[in-house]
Amino acid sequence: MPPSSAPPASSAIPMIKNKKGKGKQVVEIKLVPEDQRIFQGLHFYFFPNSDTHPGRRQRIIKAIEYGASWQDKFNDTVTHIIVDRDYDFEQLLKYLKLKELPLVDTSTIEFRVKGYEPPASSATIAQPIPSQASEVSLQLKPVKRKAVVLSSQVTSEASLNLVSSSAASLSNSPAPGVPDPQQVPNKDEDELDTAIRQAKESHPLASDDEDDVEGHKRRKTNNWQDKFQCMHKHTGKSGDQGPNAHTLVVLQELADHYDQIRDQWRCKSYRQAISALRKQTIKISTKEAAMRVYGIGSSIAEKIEEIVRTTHLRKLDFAKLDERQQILNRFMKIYGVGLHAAENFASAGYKTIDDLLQKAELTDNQRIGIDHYDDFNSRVPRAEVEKHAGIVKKALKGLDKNYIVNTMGSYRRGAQDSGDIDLLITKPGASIDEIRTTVMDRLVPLLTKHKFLVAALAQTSQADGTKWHGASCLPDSSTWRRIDLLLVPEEELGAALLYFTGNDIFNRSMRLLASKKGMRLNQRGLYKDVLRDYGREKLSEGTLVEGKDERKIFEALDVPWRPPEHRIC
DNA sequence: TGGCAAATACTG
DNA sequence: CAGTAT
DNA sequence: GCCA
Repeated sequence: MPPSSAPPASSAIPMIKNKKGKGKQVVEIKLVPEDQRIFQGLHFYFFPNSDTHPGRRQRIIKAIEYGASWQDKFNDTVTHIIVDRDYDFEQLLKYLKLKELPLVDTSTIEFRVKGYEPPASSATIAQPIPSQASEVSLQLKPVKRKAVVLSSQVTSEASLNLVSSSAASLSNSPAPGVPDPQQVPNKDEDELDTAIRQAKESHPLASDDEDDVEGHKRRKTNNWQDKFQCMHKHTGKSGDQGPNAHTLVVLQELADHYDQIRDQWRCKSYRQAISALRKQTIKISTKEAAMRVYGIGSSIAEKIEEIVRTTHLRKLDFAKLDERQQILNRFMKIYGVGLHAAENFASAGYKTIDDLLQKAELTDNQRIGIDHYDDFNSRVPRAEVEKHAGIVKKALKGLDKNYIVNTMGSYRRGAQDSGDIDLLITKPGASIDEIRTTVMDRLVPLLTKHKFLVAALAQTSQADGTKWHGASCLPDSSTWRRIDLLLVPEEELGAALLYFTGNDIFNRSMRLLASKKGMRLNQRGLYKDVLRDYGREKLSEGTLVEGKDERKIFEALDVPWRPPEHRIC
């Protein structure tokens, strides 16, 4: 059992020092609110245990902010050791002059320190240690951290996870009697108290080696907004035949790859780079030329050069051959199966959809997703979207002719086919409650009775629900289509139109722009005077600027109006 | 080095 | 609450 | 992965 709570009086938190001698004497540590201190009662020892390295320093500060104590010596109160990625287990033992660590929790291999092998006796299935740093970050999100010895491999993600992960499990305390790390200053309680007090008073964590910038940060950029995708006209053309057509195809494959392995940021970067490259009017053949394009950095620029020279990209071939990845992709295309479930299935040894059907435990929705795997993963021709929408529209008008149905998503952007059918339902002057009641209690049952709606995947059960997800099937067809009914009061129609029209990049761009202007955009409206909590980004609602009129939202954001067909980024 | 959109709402 | 979907 |  854990040694619990208070560290002995002798162990203190080492002083967090400023890197630069000048300026503020004390680093700014802001303890998070008590109920969020997920590391409360835990005692961390870092290896190396100094804050001279900026990355480690950051982690130390975060740890303290979230309630941990930073032990300046390795002692028997230490519950967790966080080892830099440049060191391995052997080096740690050697430094501590120990033969072994009485580790308890070895279950989480993602954070296992290089060179550490669990005791042979343990019946753990041998899994490869994911030591290639670049890929590791992908696997971090879903795991709960438990490991006693953590490898601080991935700095940025790690610090993020500090925030979101639940409290780490405690462990038995290692043996006492340990050498004294010489580089660590030995402070004691007075300073601990001081640090805590100062921490409570101080501002959000900031890079203290940076001067206050607020003033001159606003440079000449009178057109900083140009960097936002939503400011740019885009006519879905010029790409297929443009000068960089082939390069774009290959890059798109890479983007898809990152999408599939759920690396959202790389995926985003690739999509942005693709978008930027598509706008080029000349062929980009060299790294240098590519680098000059906003949105393309050195990494993608190199790949562009490789693609042009060899008409190929080796990385892509490699990615395509990864069997486990293939399996995960296959599973994640099932409605109701995300990364987590897919990994569980794969770990259980299932390889095919058939395996799942026969052996796996499935939720109701997942079963539907499998039964209609091909249906749900095929595109819906534009004409068919119209038929589905027409049926809903007709039925709804039959109930109340004042209802309005808008077909959203890629259909509204003019696409020739869509992934699913999004129908936005509203009625001028009606409350959301009235709309919900009509749709849920009358429309859905009616269409279900008529065998048009054939499955309910997610239906509002709460009093404030605003959507219905399911499947529909045309009378003369056997193909099920994913269909979503979105209920929106008239006051929010504009924001909803904007939101459900997309595309996603365009939306993100608009929202990012709004937030940079001190506003906030969501599916209900545009708000101003948004109060953002210090450092972290909690916010107060703000006041509504516009929600009803789509065009007015563009105006309020000072974005030139763009019809749906031009919102493809 | 940190941010990258943002929220709702379902299932289990 | 975590996971998933949108 | 890109950018500030």
